[in-house]
Amino acid sequence: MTQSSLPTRDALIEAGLALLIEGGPEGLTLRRAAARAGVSHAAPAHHFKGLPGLHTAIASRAFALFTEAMLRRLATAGDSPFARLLAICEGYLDFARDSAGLFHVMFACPDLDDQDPALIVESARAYGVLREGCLPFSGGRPDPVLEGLVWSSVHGYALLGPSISDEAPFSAVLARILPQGA
Amino acid sequence: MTQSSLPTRDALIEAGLALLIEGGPEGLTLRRAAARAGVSHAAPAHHFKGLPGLHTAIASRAFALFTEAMLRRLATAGDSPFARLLAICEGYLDFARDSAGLFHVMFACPDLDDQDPALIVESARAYGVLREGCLPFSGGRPDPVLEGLVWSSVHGYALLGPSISDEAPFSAVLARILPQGA
DNA sequence: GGGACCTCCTTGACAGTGTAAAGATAGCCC
DNA sequence: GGGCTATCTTTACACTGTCAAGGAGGTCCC
Repeated sequence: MTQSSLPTRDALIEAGLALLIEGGPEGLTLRRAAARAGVSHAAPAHHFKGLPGLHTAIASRAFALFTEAMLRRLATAGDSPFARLLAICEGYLDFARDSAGLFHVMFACPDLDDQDPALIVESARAYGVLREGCLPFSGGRPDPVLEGLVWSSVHGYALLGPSISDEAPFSAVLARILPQGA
Repeated sequence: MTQSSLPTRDALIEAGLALLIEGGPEGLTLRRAAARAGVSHAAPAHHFKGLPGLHTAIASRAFALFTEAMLRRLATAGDSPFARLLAICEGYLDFARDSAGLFHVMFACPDLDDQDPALIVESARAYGVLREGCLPFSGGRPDPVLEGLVWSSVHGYALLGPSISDEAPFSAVLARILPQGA
């Protein structure tokens, strides 16, 4: 089935997202994405700089979905700063678990163009959600070390989680960093 | 240049390691490893279950090198528990930075066989170094949550480090988790 | 001794991949 | 209409992982 009638460029990105969601990191191929978008296998070359370019464009869209996942959890969170930051992190972990293919392209793809403006914007937006969640713990002023700690922890946990989540649920890990009462 | 005269299986692993070190995650190929080991392109099939099998065997060896990197730092560390754990983490970060290709296969390769006995042993050994470094902070008794936190943090930091290390060096991050005086 | 068997490896073939070059088609501007 | 560009197709190529068939060399068993 071909994509409805998006401009080809968007259709290719959408097809790539679908392939990653359905088939994991290995599911995405230039030619498969092209076929799914209903164009020839060489069409992507005109819209992206090769496979790395497609990866980058997909990562950019994926970061937007990633941000959504965090905000979705945040919307139903309690009022305390701890509950809010925990919700953000759980959105983070939701995404890493449920969209492993996208997560892989975003963070483990060796050929991303990290100079790409759209990618920079979208990843900064995602980071911004986490930053805001951290603010209440440093009196409203940004605290890079705290942000780095939380960001590193949740990111590392997303990758290691499956093997340690029984003995160390993330809420317990986060509680070790931050005061829960606040 | 072909490998000296190791058994073919080891020669293939060694060749794979070299390719990853020289060419990063993309540098390793079944056929290239075979050529470098001085055997035909199909020889690996007899020693490993396809490319995933070679990946797994390489990851196993890489975990051993990884453990070494941590122990090397630990050997020249100070006596305090904090200095020792920090040294271990810096060995961790050394390896992630200097052997990005190996690190990628170990942690970001989607096709590893995580049931492989050798891989299980070697990765557990690496985890053990970190565990031991954490022990003094929980009165000599294992504390899974603390271990999970430290492990997650350093692992996440290894991936994000390049973009945050200016404002948040890892020593500062670790200091936020653990008492420095001890 | 001879035959069966096994391990290790090679050769050859195949479908699938990313990429590049060349050309077709259409729209637009002057 | 003439030139021009953007978009896409076709064709081709080198490279990848995997599979099937087979061969050399040793071992074991009778």
